[in-house]
Amino acid sequence: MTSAKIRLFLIDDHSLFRRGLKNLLDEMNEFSVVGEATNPMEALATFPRSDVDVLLLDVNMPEIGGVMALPQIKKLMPSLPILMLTISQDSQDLIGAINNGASGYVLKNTEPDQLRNAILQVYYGNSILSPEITSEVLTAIRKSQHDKTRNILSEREVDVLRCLARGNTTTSISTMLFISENTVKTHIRHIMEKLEVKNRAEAVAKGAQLGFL
Amino acid sequence: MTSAKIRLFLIDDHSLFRRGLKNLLDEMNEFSVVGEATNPMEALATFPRSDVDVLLLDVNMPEIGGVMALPQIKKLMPSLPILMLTISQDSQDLIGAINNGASGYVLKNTEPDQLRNAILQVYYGNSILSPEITSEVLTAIRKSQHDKTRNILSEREVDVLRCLARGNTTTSISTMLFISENTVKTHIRHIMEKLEVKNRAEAVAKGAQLGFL
DNA sequence: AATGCGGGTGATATTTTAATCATCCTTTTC
DNA sequence: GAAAAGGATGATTAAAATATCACCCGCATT
Repeated sequence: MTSAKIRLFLIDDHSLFRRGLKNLLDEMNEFSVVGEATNPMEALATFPRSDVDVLLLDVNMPEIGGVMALPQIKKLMPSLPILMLTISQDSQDLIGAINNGASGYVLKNTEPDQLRNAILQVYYGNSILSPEITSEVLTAIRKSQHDKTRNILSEREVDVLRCLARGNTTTSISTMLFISENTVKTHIRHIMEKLEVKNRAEAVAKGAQLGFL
Repeated sequence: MTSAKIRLFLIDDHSLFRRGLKNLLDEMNEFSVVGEATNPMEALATFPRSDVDVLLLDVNMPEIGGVMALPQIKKLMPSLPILMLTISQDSQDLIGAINNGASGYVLKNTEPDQLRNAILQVYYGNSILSPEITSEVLTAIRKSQHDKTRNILSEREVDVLRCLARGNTTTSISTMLFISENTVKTHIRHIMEKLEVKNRAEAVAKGAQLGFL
C-alpha cells in the first residue's frame, strides 16, 4: 500500500484557526488539507465528495452549528469519518454529535500529537474522545440508563419493591400501603415479569442493580 | 501536602495476576497495595475501609463478578473511586460497570504508564476509559438514545412524519394512508407537540435529528 | 370569489396501561 | 391440621394513550 496522505476537509468559522490548523497538519506529512469552509452550508455546496478521507468539524458556528449539520452531511456521505473539533464540553453538544454520527469528539486544547492520533483513529474506523470529556460521557450513559429504567416500573410497583427490599412480607406491605394482600401480590407479579426474574429475592437484587432501591 | 502513597486494594481471582500487578504498582513509588482479595465477598468481609484510596476491581470472576458486586461495594463506601481492570470489552459489562458507579474502565492490556494515569485520574475524581472501548461507549450512547426516541412517537405518527419528509401534503398523505385529512392533521399536531416544534418543516428537521427518518 | 393548504381547537371510540381485588395451590412451620 | 407465606391465574375498573374525524380561520394562489 502506498503512503498517500490522508485528505482532510476543515469546517470552522474562524479563518485564523483554520489557517493555523492547516499549517500544523501539513507539517505532519501524513495529512493533506484538500478543502475548507467557514460553515457547513458552504461546505455542502462545494464538497469534493470523493476526495476527502476525514472531515474535521467545529461545533459552535453561527446559524448552523456542526451538530445540526451532521444529519445533512451524513446523508450526503454516509461513510465519511467525522471528527468534531471544538472547545465545547457541553453535554448536549457531545451527545448530539455522537447520536448524529460523529466518529470522534476532540477538544481544541488537545496536543498536536493527540490530534494526529485522533485523525488516524477515525480514519481507520475507530472512535475517539478527548479524555477530558470522559466524565460527561459516563454521566450521559448513567442518565440515559436511569431515564430508561425509571419507566420500567410504575410508582406503585417501586413502592412495593422498596418494601420487599426492607424484608417486608405481603401482609405487612398491604398494611403499610393500605391495599389488599392480593393487590400486593399482583404488583409483585408484574415486578417479576418486568424485571424478568423468578422470585422476589431476585427482584430485589435486580431492582438494586437498576437503581430503584 | 505530603507525597503519601495512594493506597490501592486489588480484587482479582488470579493470584499470579495480583502478584504481578502488586509488584508493578509498588515499583511505581506512588502507590501502595494495602490489601487484596480473590473475590468481592472476601473483600467485603475484610475491607480496611478508611485505609483505601482506590479500588481496582476485575469484572470476570467466578460466582460474583465485579459488576454485580458494585452495588454492595458502593453501599459500603459510596465515595471510594473504583477502577475496573479487566479483559472484557463486552458492552454489557462496560455499561453495567458505568451504571453501577465505576469511575473508570481499563483493559488489562494497557501499558503500565497508562494504568498509572488511570489510577491517578480516578483518585483525583475524574473518569477514565481505555481508548479501545470508545466505540462500545459511543454505540451504547447511540442505542440508548434510539431506544428513548423510538417511543416518543407512535407508529402512525412516524408514518405521517415520513410522508411529510418526502414533501407530501395533508391531502396526499390521507390518500396514501387511507385516512381522512383531518386525521392526518391531528397526527401532525401531536407530532409537533411531542417534538416541541412550531410547524411541519421543523418537525421534519427534528425527526431527522432524532432518527425517525 | 373559489380553491388549496397549513394550523388551531374540539370530539368520539378503541386499545393499552395501571391499580385494584379474588381464588386456588404448594410449601414450610408450629 | 391449621396458619402463614409465596406464587400462579384470573377478573374489574379507571386512566392514559392511540387512532380516528369534524369544523373553523388565515393566507396564498388561481
